[in-house]
Amino acid sequence: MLTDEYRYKILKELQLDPNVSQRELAKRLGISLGKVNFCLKALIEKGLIKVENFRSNTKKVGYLYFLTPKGIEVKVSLTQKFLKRKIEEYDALEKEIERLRLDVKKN
Amino acid sequence: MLTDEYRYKILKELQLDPNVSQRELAKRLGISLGKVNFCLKALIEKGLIKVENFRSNTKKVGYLYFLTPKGIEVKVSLTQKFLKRKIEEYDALEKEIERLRLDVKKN
DNA sequence: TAACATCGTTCAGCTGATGAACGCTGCCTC
DNA sequence: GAGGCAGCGTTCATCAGCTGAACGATGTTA
Repeated sequence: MLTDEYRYKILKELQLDPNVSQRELAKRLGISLGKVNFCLKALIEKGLIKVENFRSNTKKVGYLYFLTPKGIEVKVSLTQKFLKRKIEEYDALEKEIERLRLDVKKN
Repeated sequence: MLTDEYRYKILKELQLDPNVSQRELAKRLGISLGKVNFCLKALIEKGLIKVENFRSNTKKVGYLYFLTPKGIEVKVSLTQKFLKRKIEEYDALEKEIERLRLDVKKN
């Protein structure tokens, strides 16, 4: 359930904005609240994320999900992995579009 | 169930090789036999694919799934759509990796 | 004829995603 | 205070859709 894809996306989003609710995160990633909750727990258990209860000026209560050093490290490697994968897909598509243009010519 | 992604992939595969069993197609696309069957039926019903019973030299029976003109047309538009999407993903990843390198520098 | 291979088709079973509902906490307004 | 409200994480009954074993049909082989 916690795939590399969402491991990456969640780490990326939290790095950008540690102060984000699970609901908001779900909306941004286009997945359900339940899934976000599950994935966050898994990331926490693996030590990639740390949660802190946080209240500014003794006002509103809030949660902070920030990446641990290990989390940052994993995110770097995931990003490189993703970049490589996307470049491969892109190259494949270049060839595909070339082939397609031939087909279009034929028709 | 029949998403653009598999509409595209199936049309692509059949254009390359119309003489392919549903089992083989499932293996190539990494999906189940049942899903291939469902998707093929949908593509046939929409007039993108035509099936022909085919026997060479009165020997082995076989099926041919070939694209109709409409199928070819749809496949062209799907490929362009996909290329555009992948290029966007690629651009986004370029920016992402740039940002990542900054982060790495910081650590 | 019988055994076998391979085809498309079916559907009971399973996996995993969903989001309404819940308890909790802090902030108002009276 | 008390009561209402807003927003948080958490839970889990429900559901969508994917899976592949099993089946009938057909052609091939021994």
